[in-house]
Amino acid sequence: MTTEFQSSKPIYMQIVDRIIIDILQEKQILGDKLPSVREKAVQIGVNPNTIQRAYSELERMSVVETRRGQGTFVIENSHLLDELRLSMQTEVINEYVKKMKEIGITKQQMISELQHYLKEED
Amino acid sequence: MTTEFQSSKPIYMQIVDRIIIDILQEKQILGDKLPSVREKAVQIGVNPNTIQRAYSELERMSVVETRRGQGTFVIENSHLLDELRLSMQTEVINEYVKKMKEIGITKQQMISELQHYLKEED
Amino acid sequence: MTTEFQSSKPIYMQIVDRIIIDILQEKQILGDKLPSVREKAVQIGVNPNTIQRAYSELERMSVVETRRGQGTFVIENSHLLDELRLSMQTEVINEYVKKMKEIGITKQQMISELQHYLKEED
Amino acid sequence: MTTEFQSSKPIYMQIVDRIIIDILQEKQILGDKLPSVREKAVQIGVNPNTIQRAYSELERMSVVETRRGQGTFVIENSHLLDELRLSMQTEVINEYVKKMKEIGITKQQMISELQHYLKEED
DNA sequence: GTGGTCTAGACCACA
DNA sequence: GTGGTCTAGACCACG
Repeated sequence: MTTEFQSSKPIYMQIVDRIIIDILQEKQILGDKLPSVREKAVQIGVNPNTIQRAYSELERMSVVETRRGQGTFVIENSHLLDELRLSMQTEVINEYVKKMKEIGITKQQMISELQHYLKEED
Repeated sequence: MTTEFQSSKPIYMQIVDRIIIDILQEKQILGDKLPSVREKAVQIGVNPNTIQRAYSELERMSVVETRRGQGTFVIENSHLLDELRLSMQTEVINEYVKKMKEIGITKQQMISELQHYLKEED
Repeated sequence: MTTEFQSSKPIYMQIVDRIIIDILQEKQILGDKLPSVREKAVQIGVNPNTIQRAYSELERMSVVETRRGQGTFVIENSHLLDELRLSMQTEVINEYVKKMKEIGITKQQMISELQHYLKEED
Repeated sequence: MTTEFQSSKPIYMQIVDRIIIDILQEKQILGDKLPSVREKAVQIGVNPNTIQRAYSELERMSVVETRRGQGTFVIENSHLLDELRLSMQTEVINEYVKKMKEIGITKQQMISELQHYLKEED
């Protein structure tokens, strides 16, 4: 809600988010190979360098490991899923609270309105 | 979190959001005159047409009214604030629930984790 | 000594090393601004992107911080120097021990030969 | 640590180092025949001229001798090993001291930190 | 001006 | 084939 204009997240970070969500939803299985840099690049229509950067970031986050000449693989770590879920969850909650504050919702209401919304949804 | 790339909201809608938040935070008083299209345009460095479009949208939403030869005014309506707050709130909650679902958080947890976060914040 | 051929460290990492050494030798004062990306690029004759990457790496290592529109600054942290020195020292010792092992020098000799060399140097 | 960029040692010198290490580690026995220039070239995927140059350098260093029509042989000289070891050792110590100086480690520490490191390793 | 991101296209090492 | 690095040149947001 803060004025952002063209900003939005960098493409490579959006790709990082997308891949993490795929892992959490088990569309990307632990230990499996991600598409090659070039393949993924044509698949989603960006420059290979952008994918490269996304994969590097994922490696820095210890989500994937790269084996030279073989490819990029999701790390097989039973804790990985929980850690990823937790960090993304914190980010989402953070954003929620920030935006609600901005429009003048009290903490009490942040909870009660959410409860009400979820009840309606059923 | 949904892959959007360059997209993000159109600029004029971001300006609409910004003005609504200003009203909710009483930086824009009910009944008061908004800056002229030209003035606002230079203020935030955007084409006057973009501001014009934002003001039109605000008029369509019955948030402002334009008086020929005088300018654009925030409608003096005590219910307005509540309505605006409600619609923005719904949007924010919507987004929160969608993203939490995406990373596999249950409805129960959506509430309990939020409560936990707000408690920590104090 | 292990066969490396063209390998050698990537240029951007060599730049990182160089800057860290400059900091340790106080040629780069804590809190001071590094040359701009473009300036440094022409200075040492590489592409600005390569400098950019070096600066990013330094930021990741918490050695510098970047202030948007202002530049890249060495972090003012009294512990920084000691930490940097320690990590580089470990790297150098590591390499020393590995190479000495390779040519069949015993641990005892790794120390005594070094002592002998340093005595000669005076 | 010294800025070198693309440089690194010439390939033929790296091959020289490799062969000397093989001799020191007794993977290449004294008096034995080295692989032919052509054989070695395909073995490590390099131009035969590069191997030729490496062998010449080894001959200049009195490490091997070439017998016309027979091949290149490691010289059978009991002192050879010690001499090689010594010269490589000096090179390694040299580099160690230079780098440690560069990051501001005192001579005392160059020894004590090494001792500490070797103790840890056990 | 500053740093940050992105594209296009190249070359390298490893397998 | 794979990932990793580098150049060239462009556009953006921030101050």
